[in-house]
Amino acid sequence: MVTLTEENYIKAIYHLGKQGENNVSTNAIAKEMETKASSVSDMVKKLSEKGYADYKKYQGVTLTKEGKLIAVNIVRKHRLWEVFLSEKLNFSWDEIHDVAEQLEHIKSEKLIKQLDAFLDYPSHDPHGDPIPDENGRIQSIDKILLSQAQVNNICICVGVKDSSSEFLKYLDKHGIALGTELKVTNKEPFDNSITITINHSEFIISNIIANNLFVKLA
Amino acid sequence: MVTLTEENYIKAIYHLGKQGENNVSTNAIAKEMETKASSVSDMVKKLSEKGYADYKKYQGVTLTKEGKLIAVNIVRKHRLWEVFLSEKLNFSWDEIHDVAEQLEHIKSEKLIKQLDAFLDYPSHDPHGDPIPDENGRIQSIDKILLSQAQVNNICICVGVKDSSSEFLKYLDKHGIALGTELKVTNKEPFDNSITITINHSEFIISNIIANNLFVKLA
DNA sequence: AAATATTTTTAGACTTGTCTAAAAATATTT
DNA sequence: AAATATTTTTAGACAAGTCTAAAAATATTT
Ligand SMILES: [Mn+2]
Ligand SMILES: [Mn+2]
Ligand SMILES: [Mn+2]
Ligand SMILES: [Mn+2]
Repeated sequence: MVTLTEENYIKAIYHLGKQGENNVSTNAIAKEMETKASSVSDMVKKLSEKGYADYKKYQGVTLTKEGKLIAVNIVRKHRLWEVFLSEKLNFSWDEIHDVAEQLEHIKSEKLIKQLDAFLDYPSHDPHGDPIPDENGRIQSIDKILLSQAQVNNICICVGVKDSSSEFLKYLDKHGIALGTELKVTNKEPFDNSITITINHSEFIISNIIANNLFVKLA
Repeated sequence: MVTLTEENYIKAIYHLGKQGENNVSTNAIAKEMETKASSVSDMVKKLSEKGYADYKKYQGVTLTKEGKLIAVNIVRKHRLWEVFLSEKLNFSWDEIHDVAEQLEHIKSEKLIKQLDAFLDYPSHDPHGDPIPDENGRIQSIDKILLSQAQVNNICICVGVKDSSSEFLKYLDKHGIALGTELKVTNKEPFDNSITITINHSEFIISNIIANNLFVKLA
């Protein structure tokens, strides 16, 4: 049995280690989970004893196959719930994450199976992130950061890297949503800001923004 | 802040005390929650200190106004989720309770408000129990136990008293659901069993069954 | 290579909620 | 009204998860 707390640690390790590829440090987990390094040390030892993680003292931690499966399952639940909140309950994309953080821990195979069907088997969540299937397989589309697009490229917005409420509200304010088409009309070498055109209106976004917006070339 | 455990105790006190009217004993709570009386003593003291319950040693416990509000809110959430599971996710009425036990603890005002709207403001859950409104008001319909109906009464099934999976499956097996019309064709004084007719087919149900099925006279 | 700084672990304490065993209060029989 | 049975509370222990302070290991500077 995996406790709610363990699930959250496993999820953090998964995300910080880029889908569980890389080693994750104690401090990184502590920062992500807003807890103390000492607490992380204890928990990481426990996850290791339970077979969810590989851990050697002072050497950081990775997830085992079993741990990754748990992580992917939580991610699947989290993103399905985000779709539900967005599409069925009219939540805006900056409101869904916090509620999904709670809903992702509900335990019921059937619930998720039926929810998936009810939502018509969505492939991506409202932030453009892929939803793992029942077997944990993740279908990733090829996307680039807007900061990597070239002048005159026409792009379609397909996801966000930062999905904080602040960033999402910024995008809303400027009329940028998933599916929005935009053209790169200038790149300023000095500060790496980018001029984009949406619906014939042109404006400048900073490199920080461009670095957090995923697009695909049209 | 009310913990998940506290919520469950408050809910138990609410139900055992008939919507918080009566005093509830330590042992009754322990039995309901499948825990030990000593644990209940501790918790009840804590609920009392926090202002959710009135409690005097050895005298049992009742909910305060604040406690009742918390209880009613959990019941509201529980029943709305049951409607969701039943109507949108095709759960049968014997499967919904356990999942709703988890979902009732999700904290988000907006979630419940939107869920309520999405379900088109249902007044009763799939077991026939009333759903409290946003202000905690409960609209109860006048229903009687089938055991109290008279011979030749034509009744419509409007709820269950026992909503255990076993009982609900029994009802399914005999074609009894909410809204089912049935006629009482005989009452046997010896064992208080009742003969009923549904769709021109007649069969006998024990007093135990009749005592757990709510009906209204057609 | 030493000295210093940073990261990580350990030791011990605290909180929440649980349990067992024993004591105290209340209820029921005789 | 005593004796007995039942219910309830208390005392002390335990598990999970957290924290602070100090020690140990690793990394970075000089
Ligand atoms: Mn999210
Ligand atoms: Mn998301
Ligand atoms: Mn229920
Ligand atoms: Mn119900």
